[in-house]
Amino acid sequence: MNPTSDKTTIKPRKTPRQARSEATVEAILQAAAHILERTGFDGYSTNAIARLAGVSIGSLYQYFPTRDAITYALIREQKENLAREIMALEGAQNETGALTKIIEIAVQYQLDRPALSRILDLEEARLPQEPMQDAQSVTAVFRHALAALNYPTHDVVIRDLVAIIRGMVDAAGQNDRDPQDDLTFRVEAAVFGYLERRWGGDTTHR
Amino acid sequence: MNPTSDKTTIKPRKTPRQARSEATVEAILQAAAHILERTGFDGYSTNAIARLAGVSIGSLYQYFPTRDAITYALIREQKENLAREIMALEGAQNETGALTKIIEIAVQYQLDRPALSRILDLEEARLPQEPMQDAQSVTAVFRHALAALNYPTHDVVIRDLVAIIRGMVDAAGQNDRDPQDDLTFRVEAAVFGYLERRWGGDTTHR
DNA sequence: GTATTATGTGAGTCATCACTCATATTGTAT
DNA sequence: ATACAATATGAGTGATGACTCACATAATAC
Repeated sequence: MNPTSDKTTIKPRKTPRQARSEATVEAILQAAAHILERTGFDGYSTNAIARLAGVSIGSLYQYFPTRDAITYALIREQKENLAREIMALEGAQNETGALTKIIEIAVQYQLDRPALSRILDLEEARLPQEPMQDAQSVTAVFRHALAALNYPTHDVVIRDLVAIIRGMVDAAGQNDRDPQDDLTFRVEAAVFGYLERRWGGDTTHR
Repeated sequence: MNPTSDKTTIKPRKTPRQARSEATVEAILQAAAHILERTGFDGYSTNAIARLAGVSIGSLYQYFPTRDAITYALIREQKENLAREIMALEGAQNETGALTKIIEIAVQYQLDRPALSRILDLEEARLPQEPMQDAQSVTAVFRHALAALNYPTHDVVIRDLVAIIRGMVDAAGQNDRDPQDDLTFRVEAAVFGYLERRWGGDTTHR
């Protein structure tokens, strides 16, 4: 009679892992990314995701309590990947510092799967902010890079820079007539231009 | 028997205007904007729009063949308003030229109804591009302003600037901790920083 | 007046979709 | 081998919501 040892224990959807379950979760995430990338928000239904993943809807709901949970997972994955790649290149420091690296990697990441990155950015903007502690990590990376160049590290500055990079990169990803080979250069112009114009340009010019 | 003079001629939804119909259309658009602004995409249903507008769904579908058509109309309206406001201030030219005006007005526009502008930008990004000839007008305004400052007027430059402005302004509108009083200044830094860094800063410095 | 057209109505249709649950299969412990 | 838990299944449920259509009312024509 007690809730845990009921005859047929109804598993409230959790995220346990044991063996093939990881493969299932992975398949679901990949399928979801694929649908979002190809057809956008149309057809982005839990049933379609499960079908493409080769998994039953039941299984899907064992690991994701909500369709939005899948989207959130994709967004988190994207952020973590980006942060990880940036961290990995901490060693290679040149004169313009880590900020250049961040821009390069962000642009590269975007060019890899433009449609997917873009729509995930859109979804992130549309969905209610989840209390993401990993969003901190992106901020931290920026703060570190700015400090290395003797620039202020206010939240406002960081938000501005993120907004600039995202805006430009998403816009370029959408437009196929965009000469993406110099996208890195253009984003750098905006970012460093913004910084120099506000706090003097003697750091980078020399 | 011929299709046009059938007994009860089924009006394929058009957009005619005659007297009160304009009021109806206006009410629908206002209601739609209101819902988008307040509750976002949730509750943004044709039935809800009609109810709030004080109009029957039938009437709604007389003037808008699709729910997306309403959204498109709102987007177009927003763009037209912005373009019109900018045009209106053509006379007042100072040293930094029309570009400053554009930024000021864009920021002001955003601060007026932040949630609405933002969600319309999001919708525009999500919906398939409609063949808008008025989108040209925005481009034209930018081209003119850039030419006045002896900067290049490539499409790529314009797209970059639009992306920068939109990105920053939408981000600021979302975050209520943003000190929006200096938003104009920050956007100017990014825009002019970008331009100066790419094509020399002797135009504005003097 | 009356005919004709524009405009308005809203109950009803039909499809989609997120999510459930009773049951089956597979792994693992002992 | 047998028990127990983890994982998988998919037909079914309920709600939502875009859109239709047969009809009512208001304006305009003549």
